[in-house]
Amino acid sequence: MSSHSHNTPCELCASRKHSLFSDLPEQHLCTISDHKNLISHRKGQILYYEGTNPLGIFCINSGVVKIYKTASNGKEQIIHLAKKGDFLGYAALLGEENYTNSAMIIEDAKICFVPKNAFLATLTKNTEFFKKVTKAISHELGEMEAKLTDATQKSIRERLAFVLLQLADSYGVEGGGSQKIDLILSREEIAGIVGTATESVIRLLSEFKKDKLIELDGKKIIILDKRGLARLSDFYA
Amino acid sequence: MSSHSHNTPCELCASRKHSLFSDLPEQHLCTISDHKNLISHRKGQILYYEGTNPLGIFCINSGVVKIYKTASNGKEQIIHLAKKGDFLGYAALLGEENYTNSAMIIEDAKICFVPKNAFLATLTKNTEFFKKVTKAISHELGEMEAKLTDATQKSIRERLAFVLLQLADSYGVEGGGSQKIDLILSREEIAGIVGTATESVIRLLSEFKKDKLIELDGKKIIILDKRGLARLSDFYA
DNA sequence: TTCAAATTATGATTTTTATCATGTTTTCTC
DNA sequence: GAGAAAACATGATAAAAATCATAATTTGAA
Repeated sequence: MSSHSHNTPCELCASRKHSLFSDLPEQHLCTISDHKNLISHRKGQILYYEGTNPLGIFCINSGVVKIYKTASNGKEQIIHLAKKGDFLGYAALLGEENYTNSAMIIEDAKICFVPKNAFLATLTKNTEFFKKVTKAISHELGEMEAKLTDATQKSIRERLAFVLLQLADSYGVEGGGSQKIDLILSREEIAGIVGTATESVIRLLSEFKKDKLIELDGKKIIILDKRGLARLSDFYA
Repeated sequence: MSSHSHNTPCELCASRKHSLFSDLPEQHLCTISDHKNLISHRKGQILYYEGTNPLGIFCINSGVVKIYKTASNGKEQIIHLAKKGDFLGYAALLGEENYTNSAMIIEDAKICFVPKNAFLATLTKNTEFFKKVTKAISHELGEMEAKLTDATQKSIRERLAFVLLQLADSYGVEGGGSQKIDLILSREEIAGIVGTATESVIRLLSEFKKDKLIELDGKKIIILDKRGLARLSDFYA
């Protein structure tokens, strides 16, 4: 925790451009930068646990983090996958409550930790920034409403097709007319995103493969027929 | 829209005590009060539709409002039931996007409308108030995560039992050792809260009744065995 | 490199839930 | 207060999805 280990100042951070810090004035950015701490995390490590007290926020510099809740049956519901430029934990901080979810690294990551006080002080001093953060939370709320509605009103097949399209949007890399989802997820994790049993995901992926909608390249999924998946994902086919 | 029709000033409003306006200093409360407009609504009326542009926020003085999303299959997913003291529409305003849900009156209501500018101006001038609003949104986000997890990982029976307990908490009136849910909801609306088919709700309510967990008084539900419902609502019975 | 453990895969079965059908009751409107 | 419409109820059936079982494959650690 040496004060020399802060590494790259926020001013020079490449992932900042896509983050909530993108247009924070230099003076405030310095406050953040002076207090932050960059930490490297390996796949499988826990960033924080549901029910614990948030001490600051996390800003992802690289890597991927799954945000999930553990249900009473022991299964994980993945709320969200966070990547470069995303902030974590600010809702718990601003809600003044313990974490409502847990966060685990699923692709090796470098993540800055900004202590509570530095973050809150910046919010208070800069209303524009505060508005931006609140805007982000509000947007997330709308997305959760949509997820809930999908969860109760759509079939597993529809939801899986939709999840694949979303993953392609966020993690897709182009190649030969198709798009590869450049992220390693276990079938169990995909099930956690969709909200279903692992076997159901395995079965449906096999079906999608047979129907030439997708193809598998090791653990990675290649989207062959985006339009087909889109049709499958919606009731109005 | 006469400027004399604002009715009770916020300073004297009884439902304010339980709302986000509860400890707003008088000067700011006056700004709100001067611009608000109290409107009476009858059951069935729409307050706003998903996809439209928010022009202000709503503050419920009395009555009950259902906040819902219409799924692509035409069914309603009820996100939340709002009552006295609750605010509506601030997430869309702060998210700077159109409404992500619709709002319909389900019990005759008196609702104040506060125009966008008056509300935003107050937020900007009063950081404490801004923090309070943000805290509320953050809390809602955590609740939505829990709802999503329940929706994907619990059975309809468990969810219905849980919904009944929640309704009893919010709308319950004591009487003879039991608690009556003092709110008229159609079976279809209960299905919309739980996220299931209407027939499933009807069947399960019959079952609960047979098992002496509940009793019906016209359209209203009486909770006979809270502990029994709690046991049913959880996997760890 | 080998072996154990974890993950993926697939089939069989059961459970859950939705849908369809039909009848009854309640509510609303004229 | 009669008639129509909506809501409620229940049975039968079908569809969807979970669970259980077992095997193949992959992965990781010694």
